[in-house]
This record gives sequence, C-alpha cells and structure tokens, in this order.
Amino acid sequence: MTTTEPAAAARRGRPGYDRDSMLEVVVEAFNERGYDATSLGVLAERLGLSKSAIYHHFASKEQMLEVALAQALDALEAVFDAPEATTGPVVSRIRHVLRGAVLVLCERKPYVTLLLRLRGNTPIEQEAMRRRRAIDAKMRALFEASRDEGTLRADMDPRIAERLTFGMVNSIVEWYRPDGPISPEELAESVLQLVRTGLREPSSL
Amino acid sequence: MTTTEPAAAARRGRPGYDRDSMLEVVVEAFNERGYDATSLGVLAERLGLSKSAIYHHFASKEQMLEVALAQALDALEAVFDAPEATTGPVVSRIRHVLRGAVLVLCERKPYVTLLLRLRGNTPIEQEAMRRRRAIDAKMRALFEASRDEGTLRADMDPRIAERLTFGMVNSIVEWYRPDGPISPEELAESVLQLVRTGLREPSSL
DNA sequence: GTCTATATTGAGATAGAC
DNA sequence: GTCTATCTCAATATAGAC
Repeated sequence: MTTTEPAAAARRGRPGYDRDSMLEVVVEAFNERGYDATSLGVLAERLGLSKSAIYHHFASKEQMLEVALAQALDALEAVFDAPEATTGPVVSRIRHVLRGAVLVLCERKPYVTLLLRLRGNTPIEQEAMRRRRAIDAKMRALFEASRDEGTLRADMDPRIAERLTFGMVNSIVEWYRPDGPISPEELAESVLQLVRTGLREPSSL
Repeated sequence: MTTTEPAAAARRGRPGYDRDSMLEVVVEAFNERGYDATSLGVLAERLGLSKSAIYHHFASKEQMLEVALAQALDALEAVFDAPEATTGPVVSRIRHVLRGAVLVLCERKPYVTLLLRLRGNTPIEQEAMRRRRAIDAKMRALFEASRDEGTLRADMDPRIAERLTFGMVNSIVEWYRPDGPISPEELAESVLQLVRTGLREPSSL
C-alpha cells in the first residue's frame, strides 16, 4: 500500500484533501441537509476524517460557506458584467443574461444552490445576499429598458416579469441533474422559448 | 370544543396564546431564519414567553413544523383535487391549478414557504415532501395530456415545461408581500399570461 | 398557561501529539 | 494532514411550583 499520493483532488479514499476537493464534499452535504442542519460531525463522517482535521483547511464552518458562495457570485457577476450584457439591443442583452444565468446555475449548481437558500443570519450571509440583490437589480433594469422601448408586453409590470422570470431560472437548481439527459444549453434554450413566446402551441392559440 | 375564549389569535401582548396564534409567530420566525437556525430561545423571545411555556402548546419543535406543513399541503391538495382540476378541457384544468396554486401560495404564504424549503431531514419532513411530489406528479400529468392533445408547444418537453412553470410559481414566496400593491388575483393573471404567450410585446415579434 | 430551574445532549472549536 | 482528547456553550426538552 502506497503511503504518498501526489494529487489530492480526485481521491475518494481516506486522506489527502485539499481545500477545493474538501469543499466539494462539504457543499454537497450542505445542500442535502441544509447548512445549519449539517454538523461538523456529519461532515467529518462524509469526508472520512475527524472533525478537527477539517480545521486544517477551513478556519470555521462559516468560512466554508463564504468560499462556496464566492464561487457562485463571481460567476454570476461575470455574466452580468460581460459586454454582451451591457451593450447592444436590450432584447439581446436579456437573452444573454438569461442564458448565462442558466449555464452558471447548471455548471456550478451546488454553489448557486447554497446562495439561493441563504437567510441572512450572519454578516457573511448578508453580504452575499447584497451581491445577489445587485444582480437582481441589473436584471430588473434590463426588463424596464425593454418595457421602455416597447419590446416587453405592455400589459405586464416589468418588475413582476423580472421576478417571475428569474424565479423560474433559479428554481432549476431544485431538479437539474448534471448527469441527466438534458444539457445546460438545451435547458437555456427552453427557458428562452418559454419566456419569449410561452408554452402554447401557436396553432392552438 | 373550542370557544370558551372567542379568539386569542389577534392578541399581541404577553399572555394568552392558543395553538394557532402561537404558530403564526413561530412560522414567521422559521421563515426568517430557517427552521434549523431558529432556536426555542429565539421563539420564546419573539413570543414574549419562556421556552418551557411553548411546550404547553406543542410537544416538540418538530410538531410545530408538522402542523404548519399540513396547512400548506391541505390547501394545495384541495386545488388539485377540485372538480375544475380533474374534468373539462386540459387547458382549463391547467389554468385552474396554476391560478389556484398562486392563490394558495399568496394566502398561506408562510406555511407554503416552509414546505418549499424542506430538505427531508426527518420522517415528518420526508412525508411532507412525498405529498408535495404527488402534487407535482398531477401537474406533470396535466402538461403531458396537453402535449398529447397538441395544445402544448411541440418543441418543448412537457416535463421541463412543468418544472419551469411550477418553479416560477413557487418562487413567488420569495418576494410576494400580502400588504403590497399587487393582489393575488393580479399575480395569478400575470403568471397565466407569461405561461401562455410569453413576455414579448406581440407587435415586436 | 406560564414560570424558574435543570437535565442532557450535541454543537463548533482548540491543543498538542504524530 | 490527520489524529485523540477536551473545552465551552447553546440546543431541546423535562420537572414541578404558581
């Protein structure tokens, strides 16, 4: 039995975690049971380590949350700060951010899931929620711009439209499976179709 | 039984809670901080009581959750078991359950919110999730029937359509305010509009 | 119906050896 | 990088008086 292995990230046995590989296991547990309901004892069990070993990688349970949330927020902010989100026709910008949000959500699902379930119980959670609300505000501004130029249906409040749309996108974390039959791209396309023209078969309108 | 006291429900002073009026305060706290993160100490503080007084009304913290979840599930199941949900044109049934779900969600928001955030950590939570999944299955069956009769757009998987639609509806608990400017009926109408024909102004298609 | 205790368990976190 | 052992505190829940 060899006692030294170079790479740690892909290992599933007992030893050799680095910060990222440990975080993967930890965040999965947070999402299954909820952050508050997940004790260090449970984490240690799933990691195959003792509780105290965890503290070699993270200063506290909340720091695990902080690092994980950053992974989600950085990716989402990148979508909304991209040139495609700030220049060009408003309808194209909306398409870009919706598609980008779906893709980030699928590709970093565990981290985004954690973000979407925050309650703001600590300063770290509150700061993450602040960043999330800033993203929401950019989305809302796009919908209001669409209303102003006449491309959003006039009989719907743009704020309601934004909330329903983003709520739909965010709900994807509840059921999407990365190893399932549908690709993130297909899913993004379905979202755009539904948002653009609804669910009805045109011939049955 | 009941009714030696007309109602303790409206009281906001120190004493005189009955089960329902206590549950209102409790569920509000659960939703603000999360069920697991809400200690009996916090509940006692918000109720203006000692921790032990709570046990006069509920046998355990989890029993509070159980009673609250029943309020949400009973109302939702009533919508899906109503005659309007089981007879008549499929499109009408879908309109009924979507509208009904939005109304229940607005009118019993705290209880539905609790339901939607469950993680299944205990048998009681698991049973509630089972009932919730049964409701989902009825919704899915309606969408599949719509696909089969040609009223759901042919280029979208009915299961994805169902999940996106229900996800949108459920996300309403995250932002709806009963004392806000929009009525549950208006909100239900917006949902139906978005789902039927999308967000775009027809003239800009 | 509420109170003041208190029992008991498990949580997050630390110390220091290997 | 991980371990055993332990600290401290807060959690749920109970006992019994008023």
